[in-house]
Amino acid sequence: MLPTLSALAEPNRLRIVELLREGPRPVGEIAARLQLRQPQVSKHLRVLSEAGLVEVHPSAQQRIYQLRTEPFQALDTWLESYRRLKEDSYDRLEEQLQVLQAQEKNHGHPE
Amino acid sequence: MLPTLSALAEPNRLRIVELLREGPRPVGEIAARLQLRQPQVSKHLRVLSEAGLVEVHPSAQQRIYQLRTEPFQALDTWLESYRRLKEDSYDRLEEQLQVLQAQEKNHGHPE
DNA sequence: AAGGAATATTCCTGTCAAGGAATATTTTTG
DNA sequence: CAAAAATATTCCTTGACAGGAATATTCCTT
Repeated sequence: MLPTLSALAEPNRLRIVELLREGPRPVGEIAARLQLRQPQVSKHLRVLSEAGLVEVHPSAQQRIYQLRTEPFQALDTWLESYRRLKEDSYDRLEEQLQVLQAQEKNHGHPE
Repeated sequence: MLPTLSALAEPNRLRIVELLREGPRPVGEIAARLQLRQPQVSKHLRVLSEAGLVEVHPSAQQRIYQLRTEPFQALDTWLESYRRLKEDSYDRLEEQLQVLQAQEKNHGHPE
């Protein structure tokens, strides 16, 4: 999960990903659309590629970059664990407070 | 989206979030469980708090940190746009190649 | 083979953020 | 009120990383 999050946690990289949501694009077009210099776009695409977020399809001299789906599915799966939070978060807070009170009286008295 | 991603894109912060998934926890316990020094934990919690990922509930001298649900829901919503990718990504690649071929012959001949 | 188009790589520099250590702050308890 | 517990803040140093500029690489065309 960390590699995915790290790759996305950079402003221009996130912009690139959101642009690629529209469909595959060659480097030059990404640079033009986002007002970025070509070398920086290549560098960002390298990072995204190493994180598995995009894949390349060479076509003549251009390289067409495309989003991969797996990392996003993985993110989605990861989020599962957090969907439950909504319901019982306040219950847990009180429950936790009880536990803490209990432990307080148990200092140095294991079991 | 960026603030959330940035906050999560740090190893120890991600660990803290995953720990808090179990329920609200005071700073000291987080530090103990994750083998981190208390000041660093406080700093990370500050970042998480400013990103809206956690909220604090003071209880005596301790401060109990709890995950907030909204950022995760927002992430979920954001992911929506990427769920569609699966289906037609290869269609789009070919479609895109056509477009590119077309544009190539149109250099300097708008519409 | 030469030139050009599209992209990648390298080197350099500046910035930012995380960790360490020490200290400040807040709240409880005796 | 003093001391202790729990947490927050400050200052410092160091490493990573993004952008700029220049250059290398790859592939097509003629």
